[in-house]
Amino acid sequence: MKNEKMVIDKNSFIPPYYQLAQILEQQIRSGQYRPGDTLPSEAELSEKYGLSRMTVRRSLSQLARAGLIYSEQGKGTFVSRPRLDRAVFVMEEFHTEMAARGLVSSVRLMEARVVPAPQKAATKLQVPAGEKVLYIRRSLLADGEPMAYDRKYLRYDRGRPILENELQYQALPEMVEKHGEVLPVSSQMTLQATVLNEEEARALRVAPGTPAFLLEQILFDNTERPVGWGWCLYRGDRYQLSSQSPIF
Amino acid sequence: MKNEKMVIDKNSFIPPYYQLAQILEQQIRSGQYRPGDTLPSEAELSEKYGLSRMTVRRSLSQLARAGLIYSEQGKGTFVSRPRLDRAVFVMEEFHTEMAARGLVSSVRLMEARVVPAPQKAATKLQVPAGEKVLYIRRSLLADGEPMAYDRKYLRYDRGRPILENELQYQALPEMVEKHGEVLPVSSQMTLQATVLNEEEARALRVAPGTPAFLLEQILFDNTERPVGWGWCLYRGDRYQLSSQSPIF
DNA sequence: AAGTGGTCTAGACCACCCT
DNA sequence: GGGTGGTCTAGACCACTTT
Repeated sequence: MKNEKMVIDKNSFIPPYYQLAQILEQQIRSGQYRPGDTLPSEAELSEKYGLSRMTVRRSLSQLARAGLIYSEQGKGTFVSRPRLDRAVFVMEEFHTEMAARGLVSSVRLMEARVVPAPQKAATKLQVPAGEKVLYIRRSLLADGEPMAYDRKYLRYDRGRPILENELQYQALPEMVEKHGEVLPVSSQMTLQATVLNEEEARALRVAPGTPAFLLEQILFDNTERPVGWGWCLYRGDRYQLSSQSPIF
Repeated sequence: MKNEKMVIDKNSFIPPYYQLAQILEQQIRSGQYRPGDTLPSEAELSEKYGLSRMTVRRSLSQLARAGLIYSEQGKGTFVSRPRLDRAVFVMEEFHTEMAARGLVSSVRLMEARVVPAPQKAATKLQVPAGEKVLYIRRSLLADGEPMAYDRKYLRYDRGRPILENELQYQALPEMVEKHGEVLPVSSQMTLQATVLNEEEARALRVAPGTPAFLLEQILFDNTERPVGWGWCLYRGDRYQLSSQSPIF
C-alpha cells in the first residue's frame, strides 16, 4: 500500500479545495479511513497540504454535504457510517423526464371548464363550496402514447377567458399564474401506489387494475394560500424512480 | 411598505451569516425581489450590512444551496424561478419511519436458507448460477401488523453459521457484513408501483391486487462488487411518500 | 476599463470537549 | 489548558461579462 503524501497542484485548473476533497474522498473510499475514524484535524491538513485553514474547511464542508463525513465541535471530524437504509428519489417534471429518455412529449387537453368547486376541492383550495374554480383534465404523452393523466382544480378569481393553446402547451405553474393572476411559489406533494379504475385506465389506454403512481399536488402562492390542487397518475408499467446519490 | 434597512445584530447568538440569509430570504419571499431579479452585488451587501465579503458569500451560498438564488460569474446573483415541477422524496429506513409515526416496529423472520442462486440473483450478484447464496424472507411489522415484505439474496462467501436473532433484529447492512464479511458502502434502489400477487398478499395479510410500492435494492461493497440484491414491498394502503423541501 | 462572482490567505476570537 | 471545530475579517488575485 503506497502511503506517499498526495500533493496539491496549484497550477492545475482544478481548484485546491476540490483537489483536497478528491484526495480525502479517495482515501475514505479506499478504506484508508474507515467509518467512525477521526480525520486529521483542520490544522494538520492545513499544514500537510500547504493550504489555509479556510480552504481546508471548504474541502471538508463539501464532503460533509455529500454525507461522507461529519464534524463535531471540540471533538473532530469523522467518517460517516454508510446510510444504505435511506433513499432519495427525485421526480422531474414530465417533459424533462421524457426528454431524458429520448422521447418526444406532448400534452392533450381533454377538458377545461369552470365548475362549482366540489367539497374536497373547496376544502383543499380553501374556498367556499360551490365557488367557481377551473377544472382541467390533461393527458401527458410520450411519442404519442399516454403516460400520465393529470386532473387539477385551480382558483379562478377573475373572469378571464381560457385560451386553449395555453393549456395545451404550458406547464402547470404558468397556467396557474395566467388564470389566477398569482404566482405559485411553493408546492406540497405526496406519492402513493394505486391501481387504475376504469375511467383512469381508459384515459391511459391500459387495462383497469394496472398499477400506477398517484402524485397529489397542492400549489401555494407567497401568502401560503392554496391556488391549485389535483392529482397526476403515472403508468406503473412505464414509470419508475431511481435513487440519487447526495449531490457532491 | 417599510423600506428601512435591516441591520445585523453582532451580539446576537445567531451568527451574522445566518441573519443576513434570513433577511434576504424574507425579502425574496415577500416579493421585494422577484424571480429573475438581480440581488445587490456582494460588495454592496458587504458595505450595506457591515460584513466582510466572505461572510456575505456564506449567506448567499446558503440561499443558493436551498435553491432560492443562483450566481453567474461576471454577471451577478439572481433570484431563482420557483421549481414546482420537481419533487424530492426521501424514503427512510423502516424502523426510523415507523418510530416517526409513533409505532413500535419489529421484524419477523420467515425464512433464511442457503440456496443455489437462481439465474436472476446470480446475474445481479455477479456470481456463477447455482452458487450458494443466502436467501431471506422477512416481514416488517408496525404494532404487530405487517407493513412490508422483504426478500433478499446475499453473497455467502464463508461457511459461517446463521444466527437467527441476528436476522431478526439487525438492519440489512449489518446482516450483509456479518455473513459476507464485507461492508456494503453503497446501494442502488429503484421504486415502482405494483399490485400484490397471492403469495405477497398473504405475507402482508391483505387482499391480492392491493397496490404496493416495490423497492428493489442492490448493495455494493467498496470495490463496486454487488453483495446483496432483493426487493421490499410496502403496502400501498399504508405507505406514502411526501416531498421534502431542499435542506436549508 | 470597470464590475461581477470564484478562490485563497493569514491571521483572529470564540465555543466546546477532554484530561 | 490545549486541542478541536465554528465564525469572521481585510485584504488579494483571478476569470468572466459588460460597457
